[in-house]
Amino acid sequence: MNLKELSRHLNLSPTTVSRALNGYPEVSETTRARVQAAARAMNYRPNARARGLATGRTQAIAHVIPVSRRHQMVNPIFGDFIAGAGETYARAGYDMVLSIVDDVRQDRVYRDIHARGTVDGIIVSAPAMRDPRIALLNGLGLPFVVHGRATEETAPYSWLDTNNSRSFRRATDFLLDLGHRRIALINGLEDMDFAWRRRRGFEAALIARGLAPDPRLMRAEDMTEVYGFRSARDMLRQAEPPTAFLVSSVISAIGVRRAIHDAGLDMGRDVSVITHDDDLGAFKNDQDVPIFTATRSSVRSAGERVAEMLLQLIRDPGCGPLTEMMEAELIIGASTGPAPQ
Amino acid sequence: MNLKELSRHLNLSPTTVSRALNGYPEVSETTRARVQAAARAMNYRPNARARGLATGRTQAIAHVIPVSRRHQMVNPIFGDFIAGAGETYARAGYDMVLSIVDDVRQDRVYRDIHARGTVDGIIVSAPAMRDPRIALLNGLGLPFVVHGRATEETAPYSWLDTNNSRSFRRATDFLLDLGHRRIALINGLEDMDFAWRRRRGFEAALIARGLAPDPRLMRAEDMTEVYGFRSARDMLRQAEPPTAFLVSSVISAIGVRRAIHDAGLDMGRDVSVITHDDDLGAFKNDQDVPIFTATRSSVRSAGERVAEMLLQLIRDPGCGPLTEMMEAELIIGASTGPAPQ
DNA sequence: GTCTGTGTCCAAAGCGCTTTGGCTATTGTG
DNA sequence: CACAATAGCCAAAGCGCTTTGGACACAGAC
Repeated sequence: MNLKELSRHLNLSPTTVSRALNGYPEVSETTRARVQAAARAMNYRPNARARGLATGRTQAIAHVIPVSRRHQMVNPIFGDFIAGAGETYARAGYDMVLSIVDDVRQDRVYRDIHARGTVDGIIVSAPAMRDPRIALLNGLGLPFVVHGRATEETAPYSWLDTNNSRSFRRATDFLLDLGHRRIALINGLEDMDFAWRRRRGFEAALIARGLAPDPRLMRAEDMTEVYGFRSARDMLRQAEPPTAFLVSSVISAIGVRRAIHDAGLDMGRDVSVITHDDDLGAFKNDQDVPIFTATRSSVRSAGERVAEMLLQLIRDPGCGPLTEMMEAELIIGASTGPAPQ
Repeated sequence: MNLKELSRHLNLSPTTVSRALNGYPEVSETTRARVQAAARAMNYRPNARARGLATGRTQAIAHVIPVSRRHQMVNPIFGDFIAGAGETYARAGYDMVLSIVDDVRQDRVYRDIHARGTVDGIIVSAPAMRDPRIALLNGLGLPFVVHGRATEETAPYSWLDTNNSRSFRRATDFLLDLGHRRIALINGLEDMDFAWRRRRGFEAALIARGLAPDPRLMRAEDMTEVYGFRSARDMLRQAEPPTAFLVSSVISAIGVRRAIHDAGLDMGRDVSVITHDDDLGAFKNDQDVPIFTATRSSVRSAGERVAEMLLQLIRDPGCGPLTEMMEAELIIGASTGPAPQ
């Protein structure tokens, strides 16, 4: 069922039918009602490609999601992030097109997306500290919003980020207040901007108390469970083991907890753990007393917000770079306690 | 840069340029080379919408991924599944368009996708036992492949599935051989076909040894960590607690492990655990001695295969319903041992 | 009675591509 | 040498929609 058939069936011109359905005023309310009824009855839906060609808009958003070259892995937080964004798109009548891509060919993918004109805007995920994508997209003139920031990028761009340095500084302060002095950082890959900021917050808190960050207590890798496990296991075997861990993801924190148990220790008493908690649907940390003390910031609602920002940017391209900072909550759970003597 | 501009720049007609780029024989090899060089130099890429309109093909595949109404959660295995499929699409020059959708409006989404003509084919995820989507899609005549099966659907359709009943039967037999008699099943939602098959395999193994499945030892919910935790915690408090758990997902198995530890018990000695392992990138269970004894089947390669099947179906619509069964491996890890006396 | 407005509708162009159906040289064949 | 075949190119139609620029009828105003 296409427009021509529908209009023939109604004894109207395609023009009138199109205007009736798209809410233009040049059509009487009685015929509009007639057209709408027929469209519904015949299950008519305008062809997306044709409409896109005619209007220049595609009603679609691209998400380019990088896959770790080391682990061939898509970060599990993307599921929740995508869910939040996808829901927003669905409400607004937009499609979401996904490109899974290893970092190597990134810029080609962005150029392609632009040249082929498949979408009206792009969400950029997991920015690095110096991220060439931002300059590239600014140059292409395609609306985009970055989830996170790229510290070394000076040109203006739209972003939404959580205050990673502040939350990790607070978490570190919390551990310091409990008397911990040997605190380990199990971080994400530090070419990622968020991971770098977290380290900065961590180090700043230590330095403010006259403590020197100890490289033997800092790791930065893809945030898998085994990564958390191995890092904690190895550190707990050191001559001067840490009494607390600050972890960048619940998933790695689970590995840390396993290492603590395997070492015959008790999490929350012998060893404290604070993790960042993206509030993933599959890993809710929100029981009466949460398992983990955590800096919590829902990545799902980040997805929603970032999508809303992009849609706004598309509707009104002049509305300038939009920026938004989310603060993480510090949630006290069962995984922290005073430093053992 | 569009075709007209490019052809003007080359002093050729759009026709010739199009044919040159698309490999038609009616153009001399020298001009073809000239055209290709210019296209590359000017970074020309045919507009996807226009090409789609002209050819009737969109070079895009839809994935409709359901979100749990209970937990507002996207199953974390989708990340890996999507990664596998996405990689295959990328290689074949296809886009992937994602719809996140709660089960209620499912059929409307499929109808929309078809009517708006945004894609050449659809992947159906997480089929229920009686799943109306299959009849619907068969009716619409849009190529599709189901990841999983719908037991009660009799019409032919293309699917790829893992042998869930067999693998859970084997896992149960393995526990029975170790002397376990009170085995708990921590399953996924049993309106999902795969969960139902797993239960069948589990029960068949018990019955074959003259044991009756005990409803107090069987749960079926969204496979979160806390679900695994709570189920195991409650069961271990029962008068006759289970000595072994069979779990449908590594994520819930992590919760089960936590409950075992919290109860002061030792996993692998006091209580055994076998989990299904989708081989998720973030939860690799493949160390020297895997943490969990598991039925392993990579959901990432399932994504790859299912995408390949759909592309084949699109290339050659006559190639009939394609079906493929993957067998899960039974991996022996540290989480199982003989039943305590 | 003419003129201007206004409310309703429509014909046709155009979005950027592919594809059908020529057209013109050039080559091969008897 | 005439004719057919072929190689190489192009004009134009068409995919399904939106949108520009009227057309027409009827109303009210002078």
